[in-house]
Amino acid sequence: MTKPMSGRRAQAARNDEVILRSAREVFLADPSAPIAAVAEHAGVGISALYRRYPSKEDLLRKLCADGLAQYTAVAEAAVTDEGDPWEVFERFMAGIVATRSSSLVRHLAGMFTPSEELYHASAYAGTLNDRIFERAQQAGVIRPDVNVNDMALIFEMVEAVTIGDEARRRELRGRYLALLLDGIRVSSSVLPGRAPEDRELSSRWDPGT
Amino acid sequence: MTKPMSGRRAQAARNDEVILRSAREVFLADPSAPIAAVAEHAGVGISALYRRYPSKEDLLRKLCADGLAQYTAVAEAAVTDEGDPWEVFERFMAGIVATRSSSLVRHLAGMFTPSEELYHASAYAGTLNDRIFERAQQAGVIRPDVNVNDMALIFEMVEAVTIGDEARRRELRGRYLALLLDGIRVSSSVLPGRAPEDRELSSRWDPGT
DNA sequence: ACTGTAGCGGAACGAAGTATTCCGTTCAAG
DNA sequence: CTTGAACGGAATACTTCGTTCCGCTACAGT
Repeated sequence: MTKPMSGRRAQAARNDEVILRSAREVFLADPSAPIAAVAEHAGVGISALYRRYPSKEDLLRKLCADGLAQYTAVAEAAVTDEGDPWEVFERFMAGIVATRSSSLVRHLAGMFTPSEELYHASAYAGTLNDRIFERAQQAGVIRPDVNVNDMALIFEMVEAVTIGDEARRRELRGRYLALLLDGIRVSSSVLPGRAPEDRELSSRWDPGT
Repeated sequence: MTKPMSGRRAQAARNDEVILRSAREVFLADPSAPIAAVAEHAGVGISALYRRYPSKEDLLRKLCADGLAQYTAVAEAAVTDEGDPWEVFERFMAGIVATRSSSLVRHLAGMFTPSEELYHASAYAGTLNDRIFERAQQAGVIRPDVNVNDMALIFEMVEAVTIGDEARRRELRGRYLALLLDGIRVSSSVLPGRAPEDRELSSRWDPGT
């Protein structure tokens, strides 16, 4: 797009981005997609990928780390925000759903041997979650029988909406997030079942597929 | 279970059931599971499967048809039930989630060339859906800005809860169905986005993976 | 201008997985 | 006994994928 587009170096730098964006999109659509699909989507050859990442696993790790960073960025903004407790919470939830970072991380986790960094990043994101949720619940804008860990499952449910093209999905995810958030405010009933425990959520990072 | 369990014939008849149950369980856990996984889960050889079904596709078709029948049975019970509108609706939703028939049908649809019967069974289930939903909404126990087709997506979301073993999942699915149902009663907000259309839902039966 | 090489496209390779077939075995029924 | 329905599971014939390899091109540094 810009002037300094000529030159092999510039082309390569641009490919860095294209490849990462493509990988994100492809693996978001199908976490077990072949690496060739990423190359095709990016409009480059396979070797362009292998020049940058020693293996598929490394690419996935990078993608997962980026997703976690994105999640953290949205969460930090919510922690900082001192506006109306409900609105901050709502914005946070909508933000995470919009970035799809939760989906990316969850689907990719467990597909590679987790690095130390990722483990810490994940723990940090957890503390941010706690603070955001705590503030909202203390303020009384969230029913008392939901738990921080319910948030993860709510993301999981909203992300399970896979109908139509990407634009339509965004629209529908917004719709059902709103529905869930309405359910999260009222206290017309008492939720059955124990909320998810930390251990249950963290087991996502285990070896399995 | 019964006395006449000896004899090759009886053994075979029992296998019919074991195989079908196993197939249901295995494909529910992983719709793209290999046929060998079903045989292993059932504790039989592969030829025991091929003796009954000419191909994997036939088995999937049968499974899908059974799932639809199960769905229809629950729905018919709800249509017949003239009790409290909200309770009938609630029982219906919980019933579908408990049988997992919606999940089975949705994951299996599109993995085989659909037969005429299935098409009709599906259409019939749709009309039952309409009647159940209509009654609840007419009675005013469901907010006016939700649509029949939202039900399908609600099932989809609840079924996306995949944590822990089967018992734990049942528990959590009940929890989140309750949360969604709480959201479906109140009218504290107006849901954003258009509700799903018929066409969007029926495209599940298309060729794709 | 010249040339070494970074960067790349894509065919080739080998390992893994899978639907289906095939063959030898078993055992109850006649 | 004998026979064949029912079966276990190895063998077959593909397909799919991650990764490597082999040339080719065009820029960077001289």
